[in-house]
Amino acid sequence: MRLMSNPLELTAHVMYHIRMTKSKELAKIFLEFAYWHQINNEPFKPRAYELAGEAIEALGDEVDETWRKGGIKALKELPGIGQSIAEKIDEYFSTGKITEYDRIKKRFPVDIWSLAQVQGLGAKHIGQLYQALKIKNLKDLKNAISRDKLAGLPRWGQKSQAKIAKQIELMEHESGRQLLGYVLPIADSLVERLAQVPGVKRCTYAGSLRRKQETVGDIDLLATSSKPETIMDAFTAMPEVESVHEKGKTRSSVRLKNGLDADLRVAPDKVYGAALQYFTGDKRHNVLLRELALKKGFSLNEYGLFRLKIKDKRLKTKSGRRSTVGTRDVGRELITCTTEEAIYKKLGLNTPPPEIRVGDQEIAAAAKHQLPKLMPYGSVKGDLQVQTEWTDGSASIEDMAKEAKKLGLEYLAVTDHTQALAFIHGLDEKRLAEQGCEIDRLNKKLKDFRILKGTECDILKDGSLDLTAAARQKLDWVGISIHSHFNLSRAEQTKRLIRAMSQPYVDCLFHPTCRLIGRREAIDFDLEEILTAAKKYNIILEINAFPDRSDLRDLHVRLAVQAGVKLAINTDAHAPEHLAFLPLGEAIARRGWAAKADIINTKNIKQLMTWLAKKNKL
DNA sequence: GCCGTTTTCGGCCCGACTGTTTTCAGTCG
Repeated sequence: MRLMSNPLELTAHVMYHIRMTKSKELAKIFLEFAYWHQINNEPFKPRAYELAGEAIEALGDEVDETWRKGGIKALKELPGIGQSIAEKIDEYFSTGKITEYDRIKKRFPVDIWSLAQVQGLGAKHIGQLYQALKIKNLKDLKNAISRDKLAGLPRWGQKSQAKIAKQIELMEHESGRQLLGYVLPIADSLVERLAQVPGVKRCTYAGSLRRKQETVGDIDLLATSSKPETIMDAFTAMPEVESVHEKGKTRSSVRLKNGLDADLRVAPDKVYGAALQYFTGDKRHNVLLRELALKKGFSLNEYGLFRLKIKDKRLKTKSGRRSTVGTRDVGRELITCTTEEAIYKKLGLNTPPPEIRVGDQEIAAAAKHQLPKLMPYGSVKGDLQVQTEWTDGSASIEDMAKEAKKLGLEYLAVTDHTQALAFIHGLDEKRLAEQGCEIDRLNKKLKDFRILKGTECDILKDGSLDLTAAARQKLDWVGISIHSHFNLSRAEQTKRLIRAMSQPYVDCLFHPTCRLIGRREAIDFDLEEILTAAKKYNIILEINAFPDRSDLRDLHVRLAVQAGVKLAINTDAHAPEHLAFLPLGEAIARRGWAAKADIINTKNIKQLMTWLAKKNKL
């Protein structure tokens, strides 16, 4: 293992593994069904199974619960799930298998899932490779490549074989998603330089970066230019580029030296809005939007919104595929393409902020003009979790405060660890009191800035706390968090947390799920019960902005907001430069549909202290 | 196989790039 000083780098190259739950397994099965039907040239079924698979993956444990409560009938209420798929889910949960899946596996004993992970290898090729060469899995595939077997197949040549070989190699070394906080600065730097290329009018990042997902799979860049070839040449020649996957006039794709792919799309400046909407995605959002457009007599693509004058019946080829030949500009009238807002408006929608474009409920909300008023970036006024050199931070209280002030913050809570974390010299009550004196001294010295006396008090195994109530009472801000016994059962962990939250003089539960992206699973607890307890005991839940924590995550935030639980956005900074992570936390809050009023540290210091005083009197 | 602000039947998102062809199939986003 490489040793690195920057914790960002430590996790940036690690795959983000998601726990394989029952519903994940089910989603995988349906995606295999989709491939199977595609291999058999079945129209429409692949799409249906794909949608069902995606829906199940998005719903997670909810599928299991829905089935438990209402069986097949309830399952059919879920999006993308009808009679046939509901029956298969029912069979899977009842018996642990799906007869039709087993039957297919007998006829076509191919590990479709793992082969489909190879970029460039789709359903048709997987079917062809089994028919011609009996390739069942990655091992067979590598074997066939090493014996030069692929190159001779119909429509395969040396280049296609080499491409697949390279993809397998890349896949085995490393790939996967990287942390938003790590990728954003790289994307910013690419954008900055591309914007300088002659002919370029506008340049920005789109895709999952613009949607501010916690991890991103690639960097999607969009530029408008009068000289597409020039910017493509500049892009593919950038020093970060390791190899070029493809290069065209409107789209080029490269692999960067850090292992990430970057795509650049170039469009004429006048269609910037349409292109930005299109390339921001996500895929589900765009598909739903285009379907909606079609229903209203429009067609939507990256060049704009068009009114269909005549029914756009497309030519069918032998295989049933739609041909794009001769359809452009035929029977279509351009309506608008200059701004995203104009496109949404023509479709009867308000414009959803990129962060919530996930193809969930935002389109329905936009249609009803009920989009949430998301917390604006920059509205957090103080950071309520920061470690210093008193424990495992690297800087003095003063340096942290100065940096916070420089970033425009009004206050900062010093929250060093408590004694249970002996290996980093967690503070006992005596040292905590000494630290309080130091903070008093600094507060006298600093103008227009307030340092709060706080703690990150350890939650012990039984849910008791690592500081006495008397010690907690003396502090301005008490955060509690778990740093041990991550593997307790759901029931035990829930009980432990609720006991901790029910103690007097507790303000905030820090990094509630304790997950570390790519390194540690979230602890198991009943979120509903925790939200109920937070409401009951008036406990704030933290959105930890540290890139590999991102904890709570967007879905949790959304549930907390719905439950009326207050949130705080903190960086968990261990060094001055970590304070800059704050916008990453704001992004999570926005993805969770949080408004300014949901976030406690959007209050100024006076409002915050008043609020806390009132809370702790209750 | 799913779905309904045209529909319980007849629709189902769209275009670029590559490699292999010589007009297109496959894949991807």
